[in-house]
Amino acid sequence: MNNETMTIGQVAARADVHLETIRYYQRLGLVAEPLRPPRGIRRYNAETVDRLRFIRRAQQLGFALDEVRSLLALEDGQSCRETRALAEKKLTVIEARLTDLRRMQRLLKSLIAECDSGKRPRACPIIATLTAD
Amino acid sequence: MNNETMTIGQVAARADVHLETIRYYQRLGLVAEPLRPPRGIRRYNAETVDRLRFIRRAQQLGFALDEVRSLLALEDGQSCRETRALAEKKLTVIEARLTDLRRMQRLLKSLIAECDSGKRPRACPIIATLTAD
DNA sequence: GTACAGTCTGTACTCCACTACAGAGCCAGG
DNA sequence: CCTGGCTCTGTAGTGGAGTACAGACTGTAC
Repeated sequence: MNNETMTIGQVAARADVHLETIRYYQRLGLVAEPLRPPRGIRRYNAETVDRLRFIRRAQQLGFALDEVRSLLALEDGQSCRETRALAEKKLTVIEARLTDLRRMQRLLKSLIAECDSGKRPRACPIIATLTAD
Repeated sequence: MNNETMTIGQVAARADVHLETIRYYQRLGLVAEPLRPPRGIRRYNAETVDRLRFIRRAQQLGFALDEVRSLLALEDGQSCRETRALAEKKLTVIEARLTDLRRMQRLLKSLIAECDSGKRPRACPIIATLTAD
């Protein structure tokens, strides 16, 4: 099941993405489209599956397909300098997100504790805290 | 500029959201629509601005408007029991997201370090690592 | 050697989160 | 009191990310 042996349907099943989504990504240039043998069907290899899984994961982390494209360029790219810069930019975004999420986490925890102690005053201060620039 | 004194345009400017977006959120019930005085225009208070800022932040963290709605319900909620349950659910979601983001962070950091060490073998191990279930 | 499941190409539709008007009404400044 | 910039209501359009489907072709299993 390795060297250019899978059909698109098999790839879809293995990567657990919709078949049409693969074609969509091909149109966007996120996934390569193997050559179609004259009057035949295209065959795919395991790397395609990996790539699809990567895309899904990156998306779950909040990256748009456009950003995923540049993340994939890290793998495909030649220039280490560019790659590094890109990675650093993404890292900054991720760290900001982490900070926000941690604050949210703290807040929810204290809200729950407050509930448990039975002395919840009125409303949780969630908005006030999160809106503080 | 406080007690029900701002017009929708002023709110939009202060919260730095598009005016039409506010109306959109009103339609979705994320933001309350103050009563319109007979043949007059609606007036808003500072809480609306906070609420809008909160929504934006939550969105940046990857919450869909639907989820934001339930986060806001924490603020609005009456029943401590319900609020607690909701808070706990959100906490779980947030912690899962934190885990994912931390992994991405680790990954990008090591990628950057690898770049810096100048001994980047060929391609960065990002795909390999991220696809490993 | 044919039936039928899967592929190919292309177009169209869906859902979400806005964003843009049109055409009316309101209202503060001059 | 009138003008110009808001606001209001309603409807339509945009962009991102898919998803569906029609109609033709392929290919393997019987």
